[in-house]
Amino acid sequence: MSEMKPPSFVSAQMVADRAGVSRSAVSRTFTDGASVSAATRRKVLEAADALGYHVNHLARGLRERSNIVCLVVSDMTTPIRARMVDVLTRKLQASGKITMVINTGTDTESVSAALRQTLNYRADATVVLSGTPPASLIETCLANGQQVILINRDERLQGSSNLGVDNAMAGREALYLLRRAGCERLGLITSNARTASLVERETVFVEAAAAEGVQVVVTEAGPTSYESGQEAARRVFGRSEAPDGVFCVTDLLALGFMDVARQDFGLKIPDDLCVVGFDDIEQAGWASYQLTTFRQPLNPMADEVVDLLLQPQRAVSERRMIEPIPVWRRSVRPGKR
Amino acid sequence: MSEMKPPSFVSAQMVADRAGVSRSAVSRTFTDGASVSAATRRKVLEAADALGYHVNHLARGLRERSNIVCLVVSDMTTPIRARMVDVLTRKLQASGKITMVINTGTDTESVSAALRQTLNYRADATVVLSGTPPASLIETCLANGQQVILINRDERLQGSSNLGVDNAMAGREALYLLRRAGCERLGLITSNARTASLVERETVFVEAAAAEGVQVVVTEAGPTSYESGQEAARRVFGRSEAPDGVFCVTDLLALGFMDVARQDFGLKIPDDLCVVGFDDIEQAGWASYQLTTFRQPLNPMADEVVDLLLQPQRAVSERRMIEPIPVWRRSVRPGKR
DNA sequence: CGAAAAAATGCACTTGTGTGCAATCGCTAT
DNA sequence: ATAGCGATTGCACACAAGTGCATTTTTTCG
Repeated sequence: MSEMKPPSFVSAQMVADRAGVSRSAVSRTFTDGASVSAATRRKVLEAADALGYHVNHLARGLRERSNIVCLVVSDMTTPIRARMVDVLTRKLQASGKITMVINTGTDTESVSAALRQTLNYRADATVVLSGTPPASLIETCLANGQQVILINRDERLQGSSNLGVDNAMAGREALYLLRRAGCERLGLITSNARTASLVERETVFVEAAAAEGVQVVVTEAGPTSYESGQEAARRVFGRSEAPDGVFCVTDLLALGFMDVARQDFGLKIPDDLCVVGFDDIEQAGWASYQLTTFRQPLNPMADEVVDLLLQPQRAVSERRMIEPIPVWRRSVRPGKR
Repeated sequence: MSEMKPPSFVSAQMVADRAGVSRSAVSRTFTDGASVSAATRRKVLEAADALGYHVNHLARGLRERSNIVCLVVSDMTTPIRARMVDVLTRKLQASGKITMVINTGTDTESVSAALRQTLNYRADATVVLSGTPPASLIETCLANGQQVILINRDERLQGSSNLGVDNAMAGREALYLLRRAGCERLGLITSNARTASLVERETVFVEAAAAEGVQVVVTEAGPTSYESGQEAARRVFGRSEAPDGVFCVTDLLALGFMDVARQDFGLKIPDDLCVVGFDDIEQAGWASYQLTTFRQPLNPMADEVVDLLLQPQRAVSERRMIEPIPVWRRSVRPGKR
């Protein structure tokens, strides 16, 4: 009867025993810059290979930095969020960090729970992509020596690093594009999420229009989604005075809006209606939409995050603003002025 | 001059000191079912709260299970992948696990590196969503007592659990739908990824057609993407004999294909051309597409994964197959027979 | 060849936790 | 009052690593 040894992780001690050296030697073999003779190193590596040894990063993280970064995110299926997570995980990985994803609802409670997990796993840093963490918890993170990086959220908490795109610029530029296309009756489509970013795009657009003496009809639909864009379009074109130019604070809203405008109300884009979005998700470039929008420069943003992580001293209360990049497609008439 | 104490994590010892009890008492307070008097528990909780203490799960993971699950995934921006990651992270979290995401290229080398990370962090389990890990490494994972769950990949490695949708069923059903719609000249659009899943959908479709005496023109474009779908359409309709019914092995391919078919070749869907996809990504339901497709039942799949994790003994070499759900929309004519 | 310098090695301690075991505490029943 | 008993509590060890320091071992150079 063959006795089954329960499989389990192999430790440095086992490797040491097999190689006939001390455990220190094993540790040193896997530590850069430590002093080991070529002969021992070879013996150790051989034994490690034979046993299938892998350094336990958890134990390593007990003494020094854990190299774990927590990514707090909600609404991961949204194309823009998915891309952010993709880019961030790749870049973090490339710089030797490992990413723990914490998927939260947007409610404060679930974000709090997430942040606590972050602390439980001794993450070196927490990157918040969405959801609004309570200030007190952020302070706890900071007090524990954790770095906190908030992306596209405007709560400016003492000690955290903030990073975001220039929403004001997009709001102004969107107005400029629509006015240059000759739009007279402007609309703005937003969601009920009321994120700082969304609100800023909205208010800047509306105020810039007011400065030119143009009124903007603001329509607020449900959550930030394709369906909300559809619903907004139904409401907007059900009214008497329909707009001939709209700024949707998000591409998803814009795409839903366009589909209903064209299919249910027979409008031609950009002839009867000009549309500007924000984010530049893949679908915005699809042949059916060709949406003019603003690209969130994800790669530079991720680079910035990695940079902040590698130079923690730079990070304190810094606020970096990145310019979104206008992407001209065909949902806005080329300017006539 | 106020002296700055370098912020760092607070340990159980500090809490013990402040509460005037032993460190064991602190540990027991945070361990279910351990014996602590109400009085001590209160003192400990008070001190813990005041200091901002959080149990170090890394250290806890030294002794027992780490509760870490590694998710190996590539191509995370693909809508279907993004949804999978979303659903999985949420369900894992709900069952007390924490997810480490490892974002790989599809090349063997980067997948190997990813798997090794998995071992470094003592993950209880590894879930592979995409990318093909070499068998030897999987064996290493298993030898270390790790659970390995492969989703939608057909390498059947001894000791790993496999989980996937029934591709054959989709292939047969797709043919049935197109034939019922009266399509005579069939096409199949696939990518150069040659994943087991994609290949199976393809071969079953082609063989089922052959059994009915119908020839299928297979077109293989680049990677599995919208753009490849476009390219495929240009090639297909550039030829003399154009199909009137196609099965695209992926929704993304289907959407690109539809856009070019309609806009560049003026085809009406479903009048001139019927299209069937696979995955049921959100965009398939958008008004511009209304694609008939097969839904990957992500929630049941994720439930199954969690189930396997919670009952490891069940997991050995099990292969669970889940039925995709046909979603009838408007890209296929309703049957006339 | 021998002394000094350099390199390699091992011991023991550190990190933060959970837990077996023995000692102690508090309470009840005789 | 005291034995008996169960509920607490603390000590010490285990887990898997890295590292300062002292101790070999090896190399170098006179």
